[in-house]
Amino acid sequence: MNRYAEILIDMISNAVDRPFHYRIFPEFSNSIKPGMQVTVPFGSRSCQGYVLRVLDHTPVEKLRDITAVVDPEPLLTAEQLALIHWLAMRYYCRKIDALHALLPASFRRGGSPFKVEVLELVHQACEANLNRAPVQQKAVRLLKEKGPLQRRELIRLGISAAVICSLEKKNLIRKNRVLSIPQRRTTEKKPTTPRLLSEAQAECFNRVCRAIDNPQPQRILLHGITASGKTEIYLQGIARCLELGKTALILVPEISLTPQMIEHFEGRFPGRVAVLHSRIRGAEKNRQWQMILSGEARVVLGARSAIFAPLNDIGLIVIDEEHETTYKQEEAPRYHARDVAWWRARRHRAVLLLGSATPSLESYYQASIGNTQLLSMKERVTPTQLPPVTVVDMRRELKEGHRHIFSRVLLRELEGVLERDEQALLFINRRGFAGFVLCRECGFVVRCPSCDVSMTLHLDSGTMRCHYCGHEQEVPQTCPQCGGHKIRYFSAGTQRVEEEMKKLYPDVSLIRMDSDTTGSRNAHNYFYRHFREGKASILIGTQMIAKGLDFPNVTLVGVVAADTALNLPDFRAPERTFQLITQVAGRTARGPRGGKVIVQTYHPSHYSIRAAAAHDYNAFFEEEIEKRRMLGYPPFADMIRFLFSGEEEETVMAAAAWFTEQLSLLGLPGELLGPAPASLYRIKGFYRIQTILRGDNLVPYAPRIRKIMQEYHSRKPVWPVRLAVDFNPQVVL
DNA sequence: AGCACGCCGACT
DNA sequence: GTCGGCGTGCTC
Repeated sequence: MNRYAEILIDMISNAVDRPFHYRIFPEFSNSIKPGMQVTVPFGSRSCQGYVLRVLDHTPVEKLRDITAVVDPEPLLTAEQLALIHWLAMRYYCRKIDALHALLPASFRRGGSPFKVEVLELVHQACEANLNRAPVQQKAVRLLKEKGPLQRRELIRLGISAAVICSLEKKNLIRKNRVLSIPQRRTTEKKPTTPRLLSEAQAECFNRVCRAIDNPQPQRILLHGITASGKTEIYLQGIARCLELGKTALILVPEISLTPQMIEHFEGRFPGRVAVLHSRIRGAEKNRQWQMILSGEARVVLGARSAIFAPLNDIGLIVIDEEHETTYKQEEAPRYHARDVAWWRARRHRAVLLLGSATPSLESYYQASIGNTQLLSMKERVTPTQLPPVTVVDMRRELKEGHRHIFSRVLLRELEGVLERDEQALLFINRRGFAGFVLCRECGFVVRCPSCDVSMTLHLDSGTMRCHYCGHEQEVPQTCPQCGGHKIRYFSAGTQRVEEEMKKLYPDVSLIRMDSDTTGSRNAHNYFYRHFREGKASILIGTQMIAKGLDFPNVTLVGVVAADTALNLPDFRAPERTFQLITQVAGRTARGPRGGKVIVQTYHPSHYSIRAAAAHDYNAFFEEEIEKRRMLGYPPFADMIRFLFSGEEEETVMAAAAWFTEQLSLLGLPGELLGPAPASLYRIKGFYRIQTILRGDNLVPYAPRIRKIMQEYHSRKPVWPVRLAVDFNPQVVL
């Protein structure tokens, strides 16, 4: 009986994002298995493909044969195949994009890079038949004695390539791919000893252990303030997994994956840790994969994409700083590592441990309704206090005649720091370019009446628009709240702060760190060291200085304009603001001299700022979750963003309108917002228009939505307009 | 994505 | 007469 294979073609194109069917040669019929990489004829040429399923019947008439099997071992495991399917469905991406995300390129080119091609004897081969070819005879004898050999080994033994060739032609020897035995690096390093746990740590650790011992999928949220010793709990949890013969996967944000951090994990589990992140490529990446596949590495430490590490029998998955946006991939497949982690945890009956000082609303909400176990640590391990936070009301500064971007309190504190020869960090949120309009007298910002995101100023029309629903209105001449006339765009960047600082203190050495000044990683490291060694007194920077850096001599942190984060036209703006202030506050008071935090804002009474200043996560959560519930934002609904972009404004709009119309005909449970101009309306000459679908449970509608996408792509020649679909986007700009 | 097929302008 | 421009459409 003939058998057939459903093949995923390795070609990035919407047109081939569907299975193709091939006939399996009867000789192969039992050896072809799902997950194998094969060569198939496709149109006029041949290309690589992956076996998704093996079928007994063919659904199509027109069939061709599989040309060759790249490797007799399946390249993809059953778990990986299932994950590819899940990723494509959930995140509305092509299956091939999902596959590319979970396999390094080197594995796709000619199978596993750990396999070598050897020449082996065909069973019947016998040197006796080669009386008139002594060298061929010798080759056969060598292979008989030594087993399969690589081509170059045979050549070294005095067998020329021509001889090998004729043996191949006579079908006496054949090529085969076998696993080359990796030489294990003998690491006789002694593991570092686990630290003694504090009472709070021990209690959390016991709960984590209990979960690991119970082979059920479980989620735990470890809510621990900065420097409360979460890492030690991860390390001891991993040790527990290893004792049980299981493996562990640890995800950290790319930025915290420093050599020190890697050493910390390798030190505790010498020779057992594989490290994966975007900067590890080529041969090094292959080595790390080899360690995982061979079972030598039972612990994987890495950034977002390490969630796909091919570990077996996972007992624990840790996501450190789980609220970080870097866990969301911004190109296809637009997955969130936290969701993939939960998918894998369910499959492996493993524990998913999420750690953060400022948990995402989604995760904390899951804990609040009992779907996730909540563990809290409210004390720092070292006897240092969280720094006091002073909120400065910039409206009052203005009223009292002080117009400078630095408030009087901040200036006074800065002087103190300089006198005492200490260090200060000045933080500026760079993503403040979305052009919101603010009243400098009362802090009022125009927001959309139905979406509650700040309205974005459009210079072309001179009006303000909501980029979620498209609501448009005039820029008010006077402030609708206080009647004041000082209503204007708000902007402040790192350069501006640097200039002002230089004017005030021309002799003080300062460093500016943002994506402009730290083009290379070396520059980043250089500035970091420079500042740490005390060669500059003030460090001015963006996001990148908010995270993880440890400067013991920093006794002052200034948030120059908290409002840039707060007024981003994104429903997560308050959450980001709370996280940001908490994170930057964590950069000080790490030494014996303590530290202070100063937050400048036009919204001193905003709940996210007040709660951050009081180090009160719960107060923030209660307020924010209520707002999300009222407005129907995540975690109470899913959102799907359909972003259309192209060079011609009208065609982009026409495409978006057509698509939105099709969606509206589905009778979806939820609302369709838009089409509306994205808040970043033009990027590199491309107009961007989006439609947002927001609804309670959209997952069952995925097949119908995908169908519309397919139809869209088949009509695409009419509109040269790109469509990017993002399920639960983290930032909507 | 590639690549063939196809139908109109300037060349040995 | 044909060589080649790149619009359109298909690949089990």
